[in-house]
Amino acid sequence: MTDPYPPARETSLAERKRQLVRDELAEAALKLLASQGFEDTTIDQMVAAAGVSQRTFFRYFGSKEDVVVYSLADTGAQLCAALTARPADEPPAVALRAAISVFITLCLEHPAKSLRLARVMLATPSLLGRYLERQAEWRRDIAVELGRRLGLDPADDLRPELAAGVALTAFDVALRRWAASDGTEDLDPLTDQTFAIVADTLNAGLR
Amino acid sequence: MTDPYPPARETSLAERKRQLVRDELAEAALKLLASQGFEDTTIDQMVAAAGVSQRTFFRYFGSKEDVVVYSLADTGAQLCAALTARPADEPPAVALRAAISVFITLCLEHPAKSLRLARVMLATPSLLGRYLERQAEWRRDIAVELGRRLGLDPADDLRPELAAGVALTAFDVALRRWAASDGTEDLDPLTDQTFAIVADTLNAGLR
DNA sequence: ACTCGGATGGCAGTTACTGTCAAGTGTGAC
DNA sequence: GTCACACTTGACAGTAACTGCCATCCGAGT
Repeated sequence: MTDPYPPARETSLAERKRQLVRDELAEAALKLLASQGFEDTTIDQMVAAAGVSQRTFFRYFGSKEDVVVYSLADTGAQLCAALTARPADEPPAVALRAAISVFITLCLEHPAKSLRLARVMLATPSLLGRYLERQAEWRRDIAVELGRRLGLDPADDLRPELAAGVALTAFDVALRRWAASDGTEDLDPLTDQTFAIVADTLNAGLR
Repeated sequence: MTDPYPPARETSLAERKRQLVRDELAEAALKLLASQGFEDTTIDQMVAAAGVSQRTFFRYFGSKEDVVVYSLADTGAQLCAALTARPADEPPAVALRAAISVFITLCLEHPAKSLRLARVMLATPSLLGRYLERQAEWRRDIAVELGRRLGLDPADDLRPELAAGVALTAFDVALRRWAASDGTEDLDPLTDQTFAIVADTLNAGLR
């Protein structure tokens, strides 16, 4: 089996060319998806729009869903990095909220695009599944980082995993509300609200 | 498109026959899955084991994944019913824990089978996605019921959805730990632990 | 016995995905 | 300049998941 995600070791010319094709493919796909919906868009349509063969598509993305969740690919690492960057003595709730904030900021650089993406993802069962899988990965990653900063082993102690899960739940509830409101409400304040509600759990017992 | 899940209105002979085929199919599939894994098991193998045609399989299950998550089909309704059955003045944390308990009890009627199922589900990406989708449905359902018993509208107030999400996260963390421990640890005490940690959030602000 | 609704099987067709091979392209060695 | 090599691509064939359609069959009611 060919690995559809070869690690980008260096930014050679070849690597940048690859990235170009990948982006082109993702953009063409997203454009089609927005108008036709995910299930009614075939891979043949996507590759025709991008001007490559179907075989090439599958050299860049492991599946039809992957081209959509592509933008979430390294979010787990980003969340961890953001969490690591927070001061070590910061309460978990604050650090977690700040880490999520990084993602939200990133997401709000292209608000219309992000909103459209979120709506498609939450509305399409197979994409929702992929998104939730990703979220589960983030949870594991965050739990590890949280364990490190608190001196707890996630394999022993349930609290890091639980705190990560609760934080992501808070984020998810806010995200869904945001998508459901069609952008009427703002994501950041919504996330503030949800985090305020669960803040006690995130802090309690962890310090 | 034919609905693969026609509602069982009455228990006629025909209906019971249908149920028989469905169970036969599910059991044959599970047996194969346990030995070969999900991805390496084809539908042709499943239907051969059950003695029906492939076309019939898809009259009972909407997809290959559905035959696995079949056992979780009405869990959402069960959770709601269990929650509704709890006294109205019970604190949310207690009521939610009790509702989950119903599911756990059901799950522990066939411990070995359940454990095997859980492990396959958590280990197979596409199945994990389906399971998480289901969990998201449960969250919505529970939020509605929680809203009803607290006199809050989940469309207005974020807290019911959040509480449901936190409760399910607690359950999920316990379930994964249970599956990872290979049944060494017991699911019920693990769930007690996780719920104890998040109990404050579940109660705070909701009463 | 007749009929009629529902369950089934077979078959063809679409779509997602994969392995393989041959051809094209750019890069570096000489 | 050219040869060699790594890398990318496209074409093709093949598998597996699913769907629509139709012919058949079987049990229930009249």
